[in-house]
Amino acid sequence: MVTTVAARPQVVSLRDAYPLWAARNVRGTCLPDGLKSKALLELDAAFGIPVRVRKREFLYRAGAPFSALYAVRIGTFKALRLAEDGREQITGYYMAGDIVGLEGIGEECHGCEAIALEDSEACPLPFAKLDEMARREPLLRRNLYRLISHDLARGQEMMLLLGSMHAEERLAAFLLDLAERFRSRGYSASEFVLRMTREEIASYLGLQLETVSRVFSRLQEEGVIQVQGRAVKLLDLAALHHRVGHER
Amino acid sequence: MVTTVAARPQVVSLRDAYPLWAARNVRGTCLPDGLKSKALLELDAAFGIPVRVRKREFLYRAGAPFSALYAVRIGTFKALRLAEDGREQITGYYMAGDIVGLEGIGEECHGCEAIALEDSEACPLPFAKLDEMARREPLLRRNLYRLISHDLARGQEMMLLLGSMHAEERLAAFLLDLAERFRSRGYSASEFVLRMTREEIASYLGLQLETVSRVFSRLQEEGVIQVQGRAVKLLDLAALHHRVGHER
DNA sequence: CGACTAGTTGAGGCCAGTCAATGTTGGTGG
DNA sequence: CCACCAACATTGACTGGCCTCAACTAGTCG
Repeated sequence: MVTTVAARPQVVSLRDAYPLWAARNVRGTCLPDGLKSKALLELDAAFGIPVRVRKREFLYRAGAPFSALYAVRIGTFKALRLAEDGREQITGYYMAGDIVGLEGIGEECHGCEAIALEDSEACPLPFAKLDEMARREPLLRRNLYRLISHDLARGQEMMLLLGSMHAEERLAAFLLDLAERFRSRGYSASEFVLRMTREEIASYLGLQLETVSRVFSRLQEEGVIQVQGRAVKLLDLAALHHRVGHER
Repeated sequence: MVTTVAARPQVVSLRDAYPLWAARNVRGTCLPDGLKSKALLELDAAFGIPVRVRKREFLYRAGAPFSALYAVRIGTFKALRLAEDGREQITGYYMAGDIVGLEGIGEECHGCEAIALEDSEACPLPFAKLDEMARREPLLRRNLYRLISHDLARGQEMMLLLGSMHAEERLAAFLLDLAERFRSRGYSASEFVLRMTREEIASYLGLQLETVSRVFSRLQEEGVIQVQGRAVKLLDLAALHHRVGHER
């Protein structure tokens, strides 16, 4: 369930919604990239009051009517896709600055659900408003397209990973992806704390949690990484890259 | 390589580009859906001269500059994603009426490549033109969003399939998806000819070609389907659905 | 006809899943 | 503050589904 924050006095500012948005320019997937200050302010104003979502609670549920995207402000979310038989697959992992909910544009309702991995906050961005602004502002429209194609490409990358990689390769790719995302946000790329449990990592990578645990241990034995629960240190990036790129 | 058809005298008509577009309304993912005749004609005119692509040739290659989407007119295409090490994964399968290339919008170049599975034709739709028209015509914009979210959702469905289904479930899901797509185009849903080789099906489903072959044989032994090379007859839809929905 | 591609089937091995036991961490309440 | 419990994580033993290698058949095309 979405838990709305008790009405806040301050206006939501863009910097609040995108705590590190400048850093994200690197990846080129950020809505405000390159906008003139007028459009920037307008986009800023379009964001709704931030929504606080506690750990394990829903930002939105599958099948809930779609009306807005969400910009992650604080914390992390996972996107979950459900099968009729109750099976589920984590299809996305979002951290501060990411946009959640794109799979709903053009649909009546959300196709998957978003759940907070820790106490988090996200700013709703009513899609009707974004659409209208994008209609008038070519650069914003272009950024929206970027966002979309980035998500599409990510889906294809995951298909490649799930369809053709071994457990060790999958985990190495996962760690390198995380490293890159932390790096682009200005955090350490080689030392970070996982927000997902082993089970969630396993679901994301199409494995069992025991396998994830075993591969972590093996990579540690081999001196490639150092793991202590959720604290991870990447010791040998070259070795990790090597594991992703080459089938044995 | 893209092989351009010797200039055709006739104007490309929408009906040509979308041979069965009316039927596709069912799925609600068709660009011209619901457009007034004026916008319809304009969209019609935006399509370029159809491109003929022979079996095994490229409609576009990975890394080629992105400028247009393609509406499949005749035949079928597969979308292929490449890893640095040469591994590849089929990420999409497109038949007449489908739109190929969405992963390129907002990017400089295509993220994957499209290859014809048989002698085929596709109509280029310059994205700049589509974008400009969508800017002016809300309904077209909405249809574009639909197209996109449909692709995003399909990606997530594939992640679910690749991440959590067994070989038999994957193949059953694949056959049911094909059946639905043939049905929505007015063809028989229970009897059709595959355009993909066993190897291509295997790549799409994250399996080995021998496994695909074996599962086909097993499903035939069990009386669920009938296979003769690429000719497939679905005998027991309920059994197929049952196999997808329930982990054993 | 030979060369080639596509598909089927068998034998065997291995990676990852499954089941189970144990250790560790973190939050909660007495 | 510590005891307790639940959630999370690790590790071992075993199993089995899928991969790998290989042989063979059928169909196609120059």
